[in-house]
Amino acid sequence: MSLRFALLGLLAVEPASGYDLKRAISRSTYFIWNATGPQIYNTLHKLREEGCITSRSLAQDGKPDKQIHTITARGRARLEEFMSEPIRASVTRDEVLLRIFFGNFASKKVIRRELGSYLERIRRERAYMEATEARINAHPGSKHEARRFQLLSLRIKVAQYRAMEQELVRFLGDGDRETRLVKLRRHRRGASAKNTLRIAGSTRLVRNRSN
Amino acid sequence: MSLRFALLGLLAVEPASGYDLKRAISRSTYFIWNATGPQIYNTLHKLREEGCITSRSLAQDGKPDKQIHTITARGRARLEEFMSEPIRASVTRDEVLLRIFFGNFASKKVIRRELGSYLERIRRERAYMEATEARINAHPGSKHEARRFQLLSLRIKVAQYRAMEQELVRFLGDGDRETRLVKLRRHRRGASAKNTLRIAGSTRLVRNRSN
DNA sequence: CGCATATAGTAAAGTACTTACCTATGAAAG
DNA sequence: CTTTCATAGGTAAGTACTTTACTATATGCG
Repeated sequence: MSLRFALLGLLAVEPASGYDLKRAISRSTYFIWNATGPQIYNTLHKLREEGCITSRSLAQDGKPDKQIHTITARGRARLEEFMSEPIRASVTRDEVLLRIFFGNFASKKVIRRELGSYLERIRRERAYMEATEARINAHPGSKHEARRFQLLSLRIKVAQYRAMEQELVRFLGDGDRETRLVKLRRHRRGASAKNTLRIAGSTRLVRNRSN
Repeated sequence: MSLRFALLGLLAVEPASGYDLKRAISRSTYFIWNATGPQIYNTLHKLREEGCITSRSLAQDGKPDKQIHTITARGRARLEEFMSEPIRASVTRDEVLLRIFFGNFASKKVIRRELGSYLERIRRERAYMEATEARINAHPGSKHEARRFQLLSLRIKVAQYRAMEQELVRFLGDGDRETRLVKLRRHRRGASAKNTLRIAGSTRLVRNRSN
């Protein structure tokens, strides 16, 4: 549903082709909303049918023709309408957390390897995003409202990555060369009990919630 | 795709009906992977066709019959196979961040109101999750591997919420009674420049990335 | 008594997303 | 000098997921 609005938001800045939008997304909103080519083209077709954008063909030499899409007044209205709606409970669908949640179904070796390489990946990603943030901040003239919000979303994502990294490092017991943290060895009190996770049982991991 | 594995993961603990699974998900994995009724039933049908689960009817008195689904050896193999695959670049699809990214298309009042109420929501959610975590930790006998991983995913989500809260509080200028943080007022050097965000232009927010 | 809620689902329709493929150009690699 | 890669611009088909609505029975609430 929201890809519509990501596209409208980008088109509200300037007209673009489907391909331009694809690149724009992989450059600017990739950490928020990713979309593949077909999805973008499909959504553009729908937006056109709904009268939110208009399209005109532009012949190019050496390249295929492209369709330039321009946002209409109706499209702008839809965008503002979307932005004024209350924020829905975000659809939680996190494959990484799912893998962790069911981590006991993989061998210890495999899960350490997978979480380790995931940690490396988000560390690189975060470093890159932080460099971007620094670059934008060092760059004066960023007083545009648009940029302020873009920076905020970037900062939030960075903070979330950092939080995840900390938890992963703690879990993996700092088997890494970069952080050199003090290894926490907690004395485990070796108690035993019979309360395990029961799917529909009494020891709930979290509360019962309607819907 | 991963709902299959969430269901298999839950069924690997104990057999359950579709309804049980729905409740289990809204109790235990709701912060990771949510699913609606029809989706669960559909996926169960597919899993049965694939031979990953078997189902038998169980008559109950006072209630409708239910179908108890049990994971098969094949299902367990599929689950372990899934768990051994490399973690894919997680599909980023965050409506909240999208709303923030395009925040300039809403009025200041609206965005402050929406972010404020979102902040309240995740604060409550986090408090609840932390209470759950404390309850589980206070509860010895949690030496089960399964529970360790469940706790880890819970902790990661909590840490991510906390990170987001901090950024939101900072952005909203601490108009809240709970945290009483020192208001950071940064002296802005009032420079001007003409480099704005151009969608396909040279001042990229982030790098160009394949795919 | 009537209504809400919990139980245990099915049906149908639509939206969102993925995988695989196609055409064509131009530049670099061998 | 031709195969391969990267860029440009897209389509077709299929899978995954959501929404809405519907069918039943039983239990508790006021």
